Amino acid sequence: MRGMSLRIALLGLLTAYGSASGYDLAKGFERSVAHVWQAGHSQIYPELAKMTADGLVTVEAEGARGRKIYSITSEGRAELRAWLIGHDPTGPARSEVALQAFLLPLLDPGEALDVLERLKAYVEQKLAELEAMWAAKHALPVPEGASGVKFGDLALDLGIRQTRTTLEWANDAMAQLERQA
Amino acid sequence: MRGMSLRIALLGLLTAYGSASGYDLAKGFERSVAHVWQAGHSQIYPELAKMTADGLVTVEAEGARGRKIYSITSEGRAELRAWLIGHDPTGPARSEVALQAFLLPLLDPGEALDVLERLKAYVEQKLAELEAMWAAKHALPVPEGASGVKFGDLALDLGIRQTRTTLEWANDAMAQLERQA
DNA sequence: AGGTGACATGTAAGCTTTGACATGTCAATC
DNA sequence: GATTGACATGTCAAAGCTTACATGTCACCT
Repeated sequence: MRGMSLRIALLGLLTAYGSASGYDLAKGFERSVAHVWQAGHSQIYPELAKMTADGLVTVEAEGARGRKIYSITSEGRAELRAWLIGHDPTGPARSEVALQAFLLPLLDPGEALDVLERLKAYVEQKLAELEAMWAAKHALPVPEGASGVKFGDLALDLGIRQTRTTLEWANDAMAQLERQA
Repeated sequence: MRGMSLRIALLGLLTAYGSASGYDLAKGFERSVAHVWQAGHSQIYPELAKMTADGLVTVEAEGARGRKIYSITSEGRAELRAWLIGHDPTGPARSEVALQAFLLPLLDPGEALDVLERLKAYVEQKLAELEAMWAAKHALPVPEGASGVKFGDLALDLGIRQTRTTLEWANDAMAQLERQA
């Protein structure tokens, strides 16, 4: 039960979409799950083939331009449910930003400030993107019959909060360095 | 210039330690960089060999039990500096916790609450660990001549803040779900 | 003298991930 | 009629990473 995450993400998106092609899923990955999990089409297409072989998804129909439309099977739904309910969270977070932060005291304060400045700019941009995503999602009225919490909202909220936290950290770190210099 | 991060982390630790064996670095990884970057000894030993070949580190001496003591070269220092100053941050954050959060609305509120409960317990434990690390580091008085900011402090602070943010998010998410149920 | 456990280094198989290559369809514009 | 660009699917090689295997030293305890 290791390295299931790509499968799970795909099953989740498929559930949300009802049915979709590999291409759709790849685009969906970029749009909605990107801040949570990344995968290119070169990973997605083979994985969908394996998942088909394992009976988690099926090719429901084939459209124009060789388009294959997948949908989730009941087995797939069971797998997804089991993972969500039974998976122990492991906190890896291999983060380049955090690594940079870790090593920052190796530079002299002036240089460290420059690095933090760039990092801050990056984080600000990312925050703007996430907030735009949130705004776009909530601009439309809630469709009838939908539950209160939209799919992916919790994760987007988490992403926004963490990005804000990083920004605050960068500001405080800069202030601390300036006091020293 | 991709996938340098392991190298950089090793060069950083070596700078901090002055000199160290692969074994020391592996232990140091567990203790101090783990929340920022992970690597087992089976990755560290071969990488040190490659770095030696590339002239970034040298085997300064060989001690008991086949122990090899590495130190950083001026080339290594240059590489580390260049990365820190010139590296554009890329925000991957492939996070299983965030993925779980993303998919949570697929469960019904009761089940989702259970998942959040476990997640919260995990995050609380992690927070306690990080805070214990901070306390341990700052219990000792600052050694003479040292700069104000200790090595790794900024990253630890960032980690603590982000873990706290995740905890707050979990609490709010749970409250929101309870209101619905 | 023997056992345990921390110290210490490595290799190998297998999986995931990335980036580049490769191919072809269809719609719209020039 | 030709070109461009989004649509659409795939493969492959190389790099990264994890897990397990494999070996040996040294200190301490019994």
